[in-house]
Amino acid sequence: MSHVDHMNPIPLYTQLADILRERIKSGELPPRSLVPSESYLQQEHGVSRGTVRMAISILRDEGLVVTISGRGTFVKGRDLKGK
Amino acid sequence: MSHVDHMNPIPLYTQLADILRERIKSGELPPRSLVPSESYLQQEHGVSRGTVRMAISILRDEGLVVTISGRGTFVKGRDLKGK
DNA sequence: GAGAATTTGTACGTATGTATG
DNA sequence: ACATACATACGTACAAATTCT
Repeated sequence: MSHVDHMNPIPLYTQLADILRERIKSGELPPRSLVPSESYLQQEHGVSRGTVRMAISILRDEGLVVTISGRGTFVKGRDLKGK
Repeated sequence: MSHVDHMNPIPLYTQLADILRERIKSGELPPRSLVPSESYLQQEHGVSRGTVRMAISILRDEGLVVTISGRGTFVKGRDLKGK
């Protein structure tokens, strides 16, 4: 699953969170790396910004990423010691 | 329509794009001329910068203007040969 | 060349409204 | 009523490019 599927009954933000989580777990998005911007993900998946933000907030709640206002969202890793 | 109208149900960025397009078509903003800065338009119309940028991006998509980072947005004309 | 000011570029934070299931 | 999803529109902050002093 590399892109969200509008025909899939699973909520788009859930699908997108799953996709991003997989990219992190697989190492495609390594610790300390910058997660694609909301604007980029919005265009890449053809969803609204609100949907992208909901997906990212799920990962944030899971402690997988950290978001810095005006900078972006970064992948957290054990070598980041929770930071 | 010289200023955007917050009571008008038409989106502010659409209204502003319409106004600027008219200024270009009428010759008030001739080819090669500098379109007022985002900051100026923002104050002139009482809208946010993001709204101004959305309006200008419409004109850019229509090929009416060209934006140069750090310089400004310029009106395109036939004598500019698409540049 | 240095430094300030201007202007556009990027990115996130928040609020509200609309529509649908 | 609630969840999902999109659109509009405000704001903040900083970076990058250019221009001016």
